[in-house]
Amino acid sequence: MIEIEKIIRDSITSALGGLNLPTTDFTIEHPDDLTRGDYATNVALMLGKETKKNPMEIAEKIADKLKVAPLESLKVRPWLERVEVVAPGFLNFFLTPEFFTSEMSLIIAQGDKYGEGITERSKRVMIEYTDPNPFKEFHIGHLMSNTIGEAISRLVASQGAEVKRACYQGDVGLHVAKAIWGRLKLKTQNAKEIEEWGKAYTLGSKAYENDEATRQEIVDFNKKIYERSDKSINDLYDAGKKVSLDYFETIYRRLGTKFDFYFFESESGQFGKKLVEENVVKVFEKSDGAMVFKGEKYNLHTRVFINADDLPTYEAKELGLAKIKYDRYPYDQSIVITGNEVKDYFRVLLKALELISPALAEKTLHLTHGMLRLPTGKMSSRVGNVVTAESLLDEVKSVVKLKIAERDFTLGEQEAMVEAVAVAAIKYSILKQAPGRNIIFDLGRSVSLEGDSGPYLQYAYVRAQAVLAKANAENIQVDPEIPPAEISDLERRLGRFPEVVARATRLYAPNLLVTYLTELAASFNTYYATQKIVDAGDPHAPYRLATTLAFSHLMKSGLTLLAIPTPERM
RNA sequence: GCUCUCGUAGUUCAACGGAUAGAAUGCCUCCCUCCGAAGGAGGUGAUGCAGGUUCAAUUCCUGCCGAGAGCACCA
Repeated sequence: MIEIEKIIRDSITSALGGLNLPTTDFTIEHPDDLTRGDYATNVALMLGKETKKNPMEIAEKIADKLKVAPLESLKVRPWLERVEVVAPGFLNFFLTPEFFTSEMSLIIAQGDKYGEGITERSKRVMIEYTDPNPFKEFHIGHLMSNTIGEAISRLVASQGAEVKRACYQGDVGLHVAKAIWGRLKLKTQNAKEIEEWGKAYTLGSKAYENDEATRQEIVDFNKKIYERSDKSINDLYDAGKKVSLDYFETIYRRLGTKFDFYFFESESGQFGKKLVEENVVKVFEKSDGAMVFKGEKYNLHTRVFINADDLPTYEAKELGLAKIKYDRYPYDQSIVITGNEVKDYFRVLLKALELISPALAEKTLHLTHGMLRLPTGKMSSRVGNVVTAESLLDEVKSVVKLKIAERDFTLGEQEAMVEAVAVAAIKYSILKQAPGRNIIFDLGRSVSLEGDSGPYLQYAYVRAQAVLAKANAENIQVDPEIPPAEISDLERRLGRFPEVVARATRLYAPNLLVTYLTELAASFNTYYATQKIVDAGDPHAPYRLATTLAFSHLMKSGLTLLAIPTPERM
């Protein structure tokens, strides 16, 4: 379908020449409202502005010109049904049933390859996201980062890039000392190890804030952790880190992420500190005993890179990380996905990096997503009011189970399906929003199983599978060759998939794909409700089955790009 | 105080400067003898305020009001 756009554009350009009109910038787009055709262009409106003539008249002239030579010579005519001129001067293009037949054959032939692009071909891209800290909970904020990061990774890969996934984790620092201190004080109960560490962190944090003597004790712990000078602390540290990391892996498996690289602050800190020290005078300067970068001259603010205790801050660590990443995997582009709370700080950091290593800074792109907020305000593991990813998943799963209590599933089938539906519901609620915006997270309200939702998409897919299975049982063939006179919204939408995927990738906006898939599913549900698809006596049945098969391919591809599972039954 | 986001139906979200501002949910009607009702059809209802640029503004610019985030040794 992308070629059609190019042909239309070329035809219009050549028509303009024939009409002695100036060339101009104009857009060709798919109207959201399908009654406005398959393509629409504002070329006449743009020209009306330039030539000070009536856009309607210009549109008529272009339409007349297009009806004769140019499109004919480009062999588009069999695919172009008609061109309409509509006030205030739009040109709307409608494609023929033959076009949809050919597009559907292509979808069926290409299967899950349909929609792959070449805009990122042979680019090496490292994408960092999720970034949970060992010794702390994996909460719904991490879930958000992971969901968005995984979808973007898959989108970028779909356009031909080689994508490496990276996860950066804070395995040293005060939060670790607090957790270890808390763990020593905590009376162990029968809870799972990972939950014990969560409690330990909250205990340590509170004690740190409320008690001066304890604070000193925890600071000492922190020093010992850095130096690895205390055997019992080391043992606890090593055990706790392993518990955390193993636990995170179980979540990544459920969410469909497989990281290629893991980076830790314990390594980036050392490296970053060295980098800062090498660039004193040129980039950094001493101020109040700390090593800072004065951002003011670049319209930014000043940030501390090495503190007065001679320890690297997050800024220095991140600087080191950029270098470490490139050493491990020489990328063309490095994308870092984080919450938007660190946006300003990242601008400072990138400026500092630019002064040290312009090449690396140029390859680095910082994308931010909004924050997941509770109705009660900010979530904080310090206070202990965090919602963990696992508890959310469990909660949603229990709602799903209630819904299907009546259905006939074996226990194993049911567990896998319930998990898939729960993951879909949660991911959809995150991905449907434009990136960068906050989500007020209200359990039970934001995660929906009906209407605009993950399960809605899965359900449409499952229905399509049931139809195809039935046709198979009745021995009816799939064949797009005999289309009916009227083309439905479903077919009109199918061919837009590659363009939507390309645009969602270019703008790093998975929500565009979510919106498209939702509309596609709605079109299929209407299609399904208004006619019988499998009908042995009907000559159009093979065509309708082809439409159904094409739909099912696209829904599966689309959901897979979003890292949302597609159960065959539900 | 300064900087950056963001104000759209009761609620949660869309809208690449364009056409009648789309969905979902809620509430009100209908639709299972028919491939799965987690569904379909219809109704209800919105661009914070005031200016400006444009043939055309939710979108761009200015001011005001309101919400959130960041602003030196946490990450």
